Amino acid sequence: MPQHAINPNVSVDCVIFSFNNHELEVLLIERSAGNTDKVDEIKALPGNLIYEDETLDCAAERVLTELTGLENIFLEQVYTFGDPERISKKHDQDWLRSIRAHPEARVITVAYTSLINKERFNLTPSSFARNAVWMKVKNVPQLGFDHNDILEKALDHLKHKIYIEPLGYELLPDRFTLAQLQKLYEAILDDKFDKRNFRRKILRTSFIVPLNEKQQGVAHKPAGLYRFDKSLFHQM
Amino acid sequence: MPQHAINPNVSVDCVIFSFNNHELEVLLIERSAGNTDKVDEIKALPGNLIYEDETLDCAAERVLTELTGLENIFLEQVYTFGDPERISKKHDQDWLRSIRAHPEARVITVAYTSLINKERFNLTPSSFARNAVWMKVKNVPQLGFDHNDILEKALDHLKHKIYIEPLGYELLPDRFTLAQLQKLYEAILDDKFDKRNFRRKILRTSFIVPLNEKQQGVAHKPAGLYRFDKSLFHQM
DNA sequence: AAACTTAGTGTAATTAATACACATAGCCAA
DNA sequence: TTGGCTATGTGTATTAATTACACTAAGTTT
Repeated sequence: MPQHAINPNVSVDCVIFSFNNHELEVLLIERSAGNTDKVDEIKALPGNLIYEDETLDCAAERVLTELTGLENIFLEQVYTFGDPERISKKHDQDWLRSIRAHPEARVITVAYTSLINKERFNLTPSSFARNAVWMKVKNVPQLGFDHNDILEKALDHLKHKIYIEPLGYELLPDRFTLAQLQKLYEAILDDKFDKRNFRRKILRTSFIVPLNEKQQGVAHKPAGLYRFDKSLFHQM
Repeated sequence: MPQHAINPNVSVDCVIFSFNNHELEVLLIERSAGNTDKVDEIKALPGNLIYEDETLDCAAERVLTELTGLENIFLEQVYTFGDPERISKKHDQDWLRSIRAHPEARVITVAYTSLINKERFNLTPSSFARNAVWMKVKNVPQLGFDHNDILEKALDHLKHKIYIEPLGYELLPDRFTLAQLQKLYEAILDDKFDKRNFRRKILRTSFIVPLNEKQQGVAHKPAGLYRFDKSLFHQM
């Protein structure tokens, strides 16, 4: 078996979320329909076939890096999609013919997800990604393959997860206000909370610790800044 | 492509739980090491390669039926295992050579799980399952492949799920006592609860409804019987 | 009739969840 | 410099959920 032989039947797709202080965003790549003149851009999640000699986790990390330039992202498996028809729509096949040795092969895909603060990373798309873009989750158009379903599942995963772990310290700046944190929870859970009750609940945890600093240069009473204390969290 | 062509790279494995009134049990099949004389029985989860033209969900249901005779079991996807070395241990390879066209092919496997009341189903093992047996989860020996990891993950899945859904109405008789229900929760969560607090919490839900019947022929005060009311549950 | 076994029950104390309104700090514009 | 703007920050009362804890009752067995 040659090194880095490709497994034609298994791919990984990555659903990377970020937060712009108001809404959740997701990272998409732009592909162009392979065999047409018109630049028929269809967006998709970053994903590709795995190599025979790598784990699924490694494949996800590699593929994400190859397509978007994001490195050292901690990815978590979400779900596996295996409808035999999932890649056989005409415009998906057109595009696959331009990049794959066996575009018609049955491909099941393992979805991975992560949360990142997009300010901390540069996008440098390459391989078959013409471009990599952040899109508001609420504005995501029809994607290639079954990627809308995959996105949906990753969102569900995220909603469940936020009940268990204090997510979103990945998504926020190191120093953040409680209003920012509340907006993030509201964006993920697609809900609204009472400010006083939210603050009480957050501060009860005691791993969100106040810094003795305030926001600067805002046209209103400046908010106090807080940080997430990882060691306090893990010793719970 | 021939009908029912096998996809050599993707399998499904099923983790089927039942409950014997004291402990959780899991359904295993027995295989014999293919190329040796001694009947070297290794147990494994029921699982096999998928067909090219079926969904993963259908593959799981089909494979379960083929190996154990269980039909119409509602299976739920848990996790996908894809270590390149997961089937390459010697005794696993020995066995695969006896049943597979390409025993050395890289196989990733999608794990499914379900809960059933074993009293309601007959096991009729066939295909390469010499036998199908229920084993107490706590007594499960070293299994073939990475099946101990898969079982572990399915157990985690179950523990999370019981917080969300009132599981285990699958696992109990139609009419059950609150003590049976409590034992089931204790078995799944590997914990002990206070009887009064447990009863209060269960009865608060109001879809566990009392029948006006009591246990018969037990050598102590007979317990009242209850049933799970699906329609009351779903209208919540 | 006494012994055995599991069923069934109540209360008090603590903690969490919910609903709700107003004074305050800093900036900006008139 | 004053008044207006905007988002911050705070407390209380009510209700619901959680926890801890011990004895009597019903039926069977000996």
